[in-house]
Amino acid sequence: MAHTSQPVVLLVEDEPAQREVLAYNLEAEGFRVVQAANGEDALLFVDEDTPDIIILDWMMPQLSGIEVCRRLKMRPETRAIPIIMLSARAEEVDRIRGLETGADDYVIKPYSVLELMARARVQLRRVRPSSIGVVLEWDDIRLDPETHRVYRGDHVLKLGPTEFRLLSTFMEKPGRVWSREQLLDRVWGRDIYVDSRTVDVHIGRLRKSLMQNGGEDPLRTVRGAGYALG
Amino acid sequence: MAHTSQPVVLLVEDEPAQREVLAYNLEAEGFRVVQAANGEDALLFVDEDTPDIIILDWMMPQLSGIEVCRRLKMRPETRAIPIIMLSARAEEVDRIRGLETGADDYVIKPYSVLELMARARVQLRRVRPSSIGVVLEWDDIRLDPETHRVYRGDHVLKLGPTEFRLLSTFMEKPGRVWSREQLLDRVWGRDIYVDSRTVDVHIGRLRKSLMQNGGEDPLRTVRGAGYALG
DNA sequence: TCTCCTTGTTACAAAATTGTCGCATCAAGG
DNA sequence: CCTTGATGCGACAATTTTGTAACAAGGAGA
Repeated sequence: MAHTSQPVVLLVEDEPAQREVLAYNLEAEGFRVVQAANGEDALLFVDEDTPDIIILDWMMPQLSGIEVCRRLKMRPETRAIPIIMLSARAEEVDRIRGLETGADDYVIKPYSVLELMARARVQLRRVRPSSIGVVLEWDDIRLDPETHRVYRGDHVLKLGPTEFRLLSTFMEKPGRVWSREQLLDRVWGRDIYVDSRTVDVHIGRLRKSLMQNGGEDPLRTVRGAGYALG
Repeated sequence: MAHTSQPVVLLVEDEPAQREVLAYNLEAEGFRVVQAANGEDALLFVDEDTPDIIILDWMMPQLSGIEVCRRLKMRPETRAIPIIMLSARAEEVDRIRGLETGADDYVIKPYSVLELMARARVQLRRVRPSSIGVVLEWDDIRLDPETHRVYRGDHVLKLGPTEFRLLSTFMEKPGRVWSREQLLDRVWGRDIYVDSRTVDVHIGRLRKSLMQNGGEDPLRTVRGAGYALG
């Protein structure tokens, strides 16, 4: 899963031992894991880290998983984040209540870690197509994360690694404007110190690569703000 | 948070040390911070600076936080501003009294700065849709903060950065009259020294941009007061 | 070790944006 | 109708932002 930027999972579980196990496995699976020990932290971290998916324990002191889920599904800006609920109760009743709050999937304890990982991958696929090998397309540009290939029309484009990651980022949300800082975060990684002008240079390189067989420049410079695709 | 104009937070806290710490963190978070050391100043600054959110210490000499809150929530024009209360007392009673005065959220001292920041962000989201990518619309004008695009009817308008921030501000509260000073604060940022006439010029430029494909002038000049959308 | 490729930085040019002036117009009160 | 302060607007120079070529350093593979 080195192609594109790392997907983030928010793991909410009050029992430290269980949390550790899951975190370990999720990391091995390629996720960046943000851990929360209770519901309140969870709600805060959602805003902080904008995770791609959330794994949420049902039973927690104070703010229960079900309540956290309900609240997240009420807010428009968090509604789209897939939530996988972990529950100790197998009763159908609970199952249904859980789904009514909007959880996207359901795993009953004791669960198989492999199964949970599989379900996590399924949910991730919904929100971050490129992270699992779905071909991204925009206009006449096609990017295949699996083979690491980029096509424009019939031509195969030759991109450097950084150009590839840049383009992946743009193609995940066509039209969205990314600031230089956001791109540095996402493409270069956090806590890397590079000059923000470096982004410009790589944008230039990406542009040249995208136009190497003729064709319009698909990248848009937004003065004072950053860059966008389309 | 670079796209649109800077959100303003009014920070009311009588203890200078605490105020400084919070101000520093809020600024790091992207807020413009207006500081008040007591309740009376707070009430003045609300009218002066029209903050997006208010962080209000409970315990203050003379005019207490709770009283400030009550008064603000009584006035229709300030009722909508979210208030986060800071309290040293953890008792549920106080909590409830606080909420009854209309406070929108609550943090108990000693609080985690991160938590407070997160809560501030949550409140901000409620009042400044553009800060989270909700498309703003008014009449036939559409402004998309995420793609940084502005449409009028079918046409895509070309705006400069300042024009974009100006229009964002207007579209957040259609109809509201903004004084030149308020616009300077909000669009240019504080401690920037520019002539207040500069606003006129940019308004003019924004007008031209908005009418570049024909169409009425949606901006209204309010003589002696400022400008408004619609 | 020697290439070839990629990367980050810098310097400079080109382009867009900005703030201010000066003067024409306008609106409202007398 | 006239006065007066406020506003609109074209022009312009200064500043800021962006594009890009050049270059040196690092790394992978032969």
